[in-house]
Amino acid sequence: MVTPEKSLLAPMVRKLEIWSPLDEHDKAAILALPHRPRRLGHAQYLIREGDKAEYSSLLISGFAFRSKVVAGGGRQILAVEIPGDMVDLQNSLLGLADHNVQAMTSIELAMIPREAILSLAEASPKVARAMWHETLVDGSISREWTANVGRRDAKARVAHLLCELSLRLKHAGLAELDNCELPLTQEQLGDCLGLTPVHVNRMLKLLRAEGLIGRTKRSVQITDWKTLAAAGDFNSTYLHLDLEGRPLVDWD
Amino acid sequence: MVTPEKSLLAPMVRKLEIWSPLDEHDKAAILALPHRPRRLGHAQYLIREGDKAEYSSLLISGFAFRSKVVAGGGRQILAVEIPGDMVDLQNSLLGLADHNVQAMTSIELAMIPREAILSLAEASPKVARAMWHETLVDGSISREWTANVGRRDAKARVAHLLCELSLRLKHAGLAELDNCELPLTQEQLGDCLGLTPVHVNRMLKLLRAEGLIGRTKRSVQITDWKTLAAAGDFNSTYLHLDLEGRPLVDWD
DNA sequence: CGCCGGTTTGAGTCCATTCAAGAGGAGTGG
DNA sequence: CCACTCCTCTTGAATGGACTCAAACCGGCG
Repeated sequence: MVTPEKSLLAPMVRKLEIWSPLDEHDKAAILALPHRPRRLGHAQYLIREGDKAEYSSLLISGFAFRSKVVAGGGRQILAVEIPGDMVDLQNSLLGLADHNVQAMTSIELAMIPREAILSLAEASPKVARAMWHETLVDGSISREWTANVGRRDAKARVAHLLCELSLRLKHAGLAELDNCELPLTQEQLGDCLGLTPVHVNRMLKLLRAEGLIGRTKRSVQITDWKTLAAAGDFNSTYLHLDLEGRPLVDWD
Repeated sequence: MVTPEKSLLAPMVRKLEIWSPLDEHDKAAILALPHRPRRLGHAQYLIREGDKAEYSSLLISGFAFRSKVVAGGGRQILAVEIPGDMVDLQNSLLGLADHNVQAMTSIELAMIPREAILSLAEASPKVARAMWHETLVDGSISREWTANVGRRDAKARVAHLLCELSLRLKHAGLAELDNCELPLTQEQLGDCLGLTPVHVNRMLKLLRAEGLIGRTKRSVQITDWKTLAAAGDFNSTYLHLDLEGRPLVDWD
């Protein structure tokens, strides 16, 4: 194996390889990217809207999210990032941050200078393609969120988000569909969905009453993923996880 | 000039050059891309969700939009494309369409095979970077739309959308800020904004009463862009139009 | 223990929706 | 040229889903 398990960037190789095949030389180049580890505490900002973006980071552990704040003070969460995600490829390549990136839990990340990413992309078309692909999937998720927030009622929105997160976690090997830790407060769920925390609470209660989810202390437990997906009008196509046409979920 | 004005793809060079500098060789390669012209009538589909995406198209004239349909039959418009935009770089690179693309007016486009785009990207890092950048800006717009739909009230949403479209048209040299043709029906505006056409109508009436917009037969006329931008909580940063730090709009 | 952030629940309000009906244009065909 | 249709816009009235306000509850932690 060329991939030394010890490197912080190993998950990046693993993720990019999903999008586009990489040869040994490409993988080595990724692992050779300059980077430095960083830890952020709960709620700390990685970057703020309007900042110059100098780094792009790989999320090693913990959860993060992107957000924007509108005039009245309302906050919209735009994406939830899980371990293995490239956080902020967007801001860093565009140069100027158009949104905030913030730690949801305490997190560990590997910060890679923007310039290093760019020159690797220039040197290796395959890696460039894989990173491009990663941002395209990100865009696809963003479109689905727009549709979710714009055209589904509160109950479906909540169900949809739970399905997306659990499925992404499963795909990353971090959880099972029917038992996953989602460290989102109800206020954060609301900010993802364009709802108030109070209303999120009521919708969770409703889903609980219907037996689709259960409760553990602080995290959601999904007890009936399939029905939840139906309730949330959830179709995983937009996550582009099943590249060879094999669906990720065995339905029966 | 290397760029023959006669080529259908000239606008593509013009657009990509904004994102990343291209040398003569790159420009020639873009113009040499295989492509065939196509016309679509009002409301015709370019591609539907679930289709295999074989082509990526450059919009030559007319307007198009992307959309998704949710369970209840509700439609969410995800983006409005104007002449000069690369329509469907997203679907085509991801291979499987995760949303519809549809003509809003009758349109002309140049269809470029997916494979040709990919091999050009592989051959020329600069062009690849520019196309990547284009999709990143698209993602940025998508995030702003999520925030718009999720966290702004109806009046602000409408104002925000009008500002975005007029500014993009101005940037493309197709209109002035305070006099622009937007061929969207009120139903389509509603589908962009997560509102019903009836309510869009009321909001337009309101904005008209405040003197921010006027009415011509079928298209919106903006009479006070600056105030409209304030009403819509509009900040153009997310469009990434002002690369050198020069704002596109002279405020005073 | 007592605070504190997050959750839960209730009551009343409001923004946007639904339902419904009419008006205005653009295009078509007799 | 007029009648007719279709689509979009417009307006009113009633409904409802989500919000606001407010209070109580709960678990974790210093």
